[in-house]
Amino acid sequence: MTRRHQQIAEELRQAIAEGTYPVGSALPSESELALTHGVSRGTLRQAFGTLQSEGLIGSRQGARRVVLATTPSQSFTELRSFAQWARAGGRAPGGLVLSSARGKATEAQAAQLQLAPDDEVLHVLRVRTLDGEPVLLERTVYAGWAADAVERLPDDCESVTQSLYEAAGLVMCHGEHHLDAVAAGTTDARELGVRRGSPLLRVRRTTTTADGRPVETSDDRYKPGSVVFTVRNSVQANPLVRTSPTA
Amino acid sequence: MTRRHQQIAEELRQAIAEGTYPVGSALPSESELALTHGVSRGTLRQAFGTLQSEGLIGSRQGARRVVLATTPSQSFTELRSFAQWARAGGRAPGGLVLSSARGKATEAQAAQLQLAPDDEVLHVLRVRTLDGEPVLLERTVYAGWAADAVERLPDDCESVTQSLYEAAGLVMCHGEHHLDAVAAGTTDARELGVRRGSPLLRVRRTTTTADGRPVETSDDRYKPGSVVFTVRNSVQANPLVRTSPTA
DNA sequence: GAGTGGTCTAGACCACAAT
DNA sequence: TTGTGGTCTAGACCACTCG
Repeated sequence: MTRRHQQIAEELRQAIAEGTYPVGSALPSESELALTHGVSRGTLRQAFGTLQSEGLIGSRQGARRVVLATTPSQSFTELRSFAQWARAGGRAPGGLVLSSARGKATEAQAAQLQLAPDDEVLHVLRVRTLDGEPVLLERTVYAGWAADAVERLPDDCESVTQSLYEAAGLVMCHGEHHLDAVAAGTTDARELGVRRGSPLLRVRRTTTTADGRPVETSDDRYKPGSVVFTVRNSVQANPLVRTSPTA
Repeated sequence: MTRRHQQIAEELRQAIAEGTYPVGSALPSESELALTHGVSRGTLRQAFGTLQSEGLIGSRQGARRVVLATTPSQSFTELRSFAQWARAGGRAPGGLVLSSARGKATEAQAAQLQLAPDDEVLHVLRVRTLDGEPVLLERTVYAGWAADAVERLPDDCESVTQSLYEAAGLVMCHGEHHLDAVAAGTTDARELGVRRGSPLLRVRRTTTTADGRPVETSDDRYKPGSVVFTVRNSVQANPLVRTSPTA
């Protein structure tokens, strides 16, 4: 059963994509759409909220909502596994474990994974491919309590996140990502097929379960050109003028 | 006048920061907090929604909300100008225009700025500093209709976004950002004080007004080490299992 | 001043989690 | 079974935009 507000959001999304409401134009008012869809204003606002968080529409008090874009910004605001993300873009994800070893957590790792110092962790080096081409090298550290499930996965596992859910009921739910750029090291260069010292996009991330328990922390390095991260955002309620008198 | 739901969100934010609700613990239920704050459940949910979008708490139907982090994720989900962002981190922003010239828009630029081909645009090359150290080189293209206001700004303008608002009423409201990594070119190397070919984080962005009209499109290159972008996100309503039967 | 979105209420029912 | 969050309703008032 799909929720009513989701249906309405999808209808509006399509109408925007089809050009019924071109970029820059105003949408019908809340009360108008609530009437035509036979739904209360609250439900309609919920649908609008979804579209707003996708960056499709913008709003200001007193004025009608405005179309900002025709396609939802994907990728980031919604956490996606590499495999899901690849398939959403119509590309075939692949992967291969290069090495896997148990060891002790460093102090920093223990802190990030909320473990006691010297707790056991599992280090995995994994290359990920898109349509057969290597695009991403992952250095992942799994918390010890998740290590068994990870080790049982096949080396060429296509979707780690999906498999961990199916095999161990592990749901990776929240994530924190830090992005910067680094020069490719020897291993990076060899596995990704680039020159040593060439630029890579680095994403350091920590993933947690629904109740906030960290499962893994990872250093992911992307070959440029193959992958671009996109974020769409807005000044939410407060226009610039309100943020501070002099800032 | 601050809204009730904002006050409650702020109270909860502080309680979380102070450790009243440690990471991983469950928060009181909606109805409970609604009672103690003397407010309806809807208002309380609005406050919770804010905290959720800041990545502080997570929720699943049927279970109590859970604390995921103690500090709100800044920077990205909320659009911020360089100057605002710098001040929020307690650092002093600076800037200097290196060159500024009018010209015709390329086809790609015209499309991105929603201009007619051959419309006039303003190219600005600007270096940005943090505590005096250059960290960012901006190559910005402004739509012709905004060019006059931009040219009237002082060369060492500290906050372009703020000044454009004050001088011309221009409010940059929405933005789309594409992130990848590139090697530093000759100009990048000279202005940022790095070696040619060393890795830079590139952010290509387009900024628009409240009604979706593009003001500028820019190629920004960040010196690594000085700046890290952070994104915190969640699988929203649908847990992994729901996304697709086989994906 | 009319219309719009933002806020808030007080109720209801449902799907799901915990026990 | 009980309690929780997710959905939805039908109203109300306010702050704001716009003609």
